[in-house]
Amino acid sequence: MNYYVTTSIPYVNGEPHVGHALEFVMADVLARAARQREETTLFSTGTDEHGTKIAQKAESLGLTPTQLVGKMSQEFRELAHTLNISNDRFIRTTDKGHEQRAQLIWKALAHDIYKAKYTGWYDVKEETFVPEAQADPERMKPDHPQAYQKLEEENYFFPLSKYNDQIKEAIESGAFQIVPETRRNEILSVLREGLEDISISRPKEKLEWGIPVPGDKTQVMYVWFEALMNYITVLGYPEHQDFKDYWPANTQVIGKDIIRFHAAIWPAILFSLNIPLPKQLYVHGHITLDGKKMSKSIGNVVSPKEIVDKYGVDAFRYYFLRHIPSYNDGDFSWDAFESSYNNELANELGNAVQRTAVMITKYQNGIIGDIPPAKHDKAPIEEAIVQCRFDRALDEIWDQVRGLNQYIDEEKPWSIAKEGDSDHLREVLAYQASCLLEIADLLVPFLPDTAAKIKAVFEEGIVRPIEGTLFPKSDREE
RNA sequence: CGCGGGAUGGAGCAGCGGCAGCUCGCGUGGCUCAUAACCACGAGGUCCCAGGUUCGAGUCCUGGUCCCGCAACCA
Repeated sequence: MNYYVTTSIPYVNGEPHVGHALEFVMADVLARAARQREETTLFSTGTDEHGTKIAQKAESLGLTPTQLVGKMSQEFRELAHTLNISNDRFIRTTDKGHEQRAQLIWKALAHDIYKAKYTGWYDVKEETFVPEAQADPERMKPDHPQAYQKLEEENYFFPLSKYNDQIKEAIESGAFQIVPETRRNEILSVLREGLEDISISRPKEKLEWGIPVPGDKTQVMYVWFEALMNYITVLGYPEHQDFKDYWPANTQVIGKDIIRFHAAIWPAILFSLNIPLPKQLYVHGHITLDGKKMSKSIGNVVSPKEIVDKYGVDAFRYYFLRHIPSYNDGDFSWDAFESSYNNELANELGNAVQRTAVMITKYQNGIIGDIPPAKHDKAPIEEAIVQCRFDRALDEIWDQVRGLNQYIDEEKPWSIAKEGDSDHLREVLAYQASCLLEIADLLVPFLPDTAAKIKAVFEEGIVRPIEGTLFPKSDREE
């Protein structure tokens, strides 16, 4: 069985933030879980690097676009590394391979692409067309100081409307699964109203920083149209074996802001190419900081690296996977983060490992003996992962952690030790070790380092204490 | 205007027809193996409002009120 999972590719006009990190981590859980199930797994991410905004930003910084995207792309690569993301590929839309294959795809779509005039309000300062609905009516008046210009451009168009019903049917039948349900309803309602054809190119004179339209030197491809193709260009569409092995993707992970692109435009492209739709589209929510929308002007941005540097990568993964609701928006605050770190990671899990290891060392010279096999029901956790309910999965795992602490309290191994019932003591302690090994196994996709550390302590049948402790709490203040 | 989602103890959430539940926080007690950790118990809710269906409604229906999201480029 092959398993292919993707993240959306971040647009490199800004620094990586916790939202990008969330998506990376979620997709990573899916990839690691698939590998744990022993499926042949491919996990791809990357960066989206063309378009007006990039060109403008580069200019404002006195860089060439190539210099800018090289630098920014590297930052996202580093973010993935910082978060212990197990991606197999990292595609850049400025990769030669992507550019060439995007042109191949354009040609394969030629049977659907048509040329038409696009008329709209053009904002000279921003160098962009303003959609009718968002346009400021005041600025439509010719005597306004920043008046829009009524401009007409000839562009290529892609007939989304033609595929409207096919897409709707794929979603309704479940062939193309969208989770959570609320996002599925959202897109179905858009489809019920009907999609409009989209412009998929820009005149080169206005925008040089893009992939040239094959056979037309005057036009470059609209960024989004070309960026979506990364999911198959990275596999070497159309001829490479990877494409044959891994497409359709099992799960594509995206944020709620770009659902239309992935649940409307992307499926339409795939239908036009006559290749299957991904099986599942998982749409996560957005993160607020201290209840407020992330914003540079408010100055409340928190960099993922800052959190990881302070608390470690698994603490980061833990908070974002469990405390940002998988099917909803969520909030990050240092208070909530620290509270979950101290209570759940340090006190409940870390301490359970510690007390068990210490008891075995103290009472039995570190010898565990035969460890009975684990016996908890994993099915709810596996099901939660398939449904991308990472928060639920961790809730379930933490039920086991709590269960273990309760067990220890009921059995009171320290009393058994005093009574000198060594058989019973060995049994109880071995069971504790067994529970921890089982928990470690369940944690593999979520907290890979922690899982490995716990396994290292108990799996040899002899306690091998870790240096220091899991999730240390001391010296934490500021 | 339209479409979608939501309103449940101090905070964050689950429950979607059958005795109101979880985590955090708060209070009390227990334990001492452990990272001043762990365990138990308790206080705290007219489940947004008003009607209706039903033997029975946070849970279904109708009508309100208030929030939030989406409507071509912010994960």
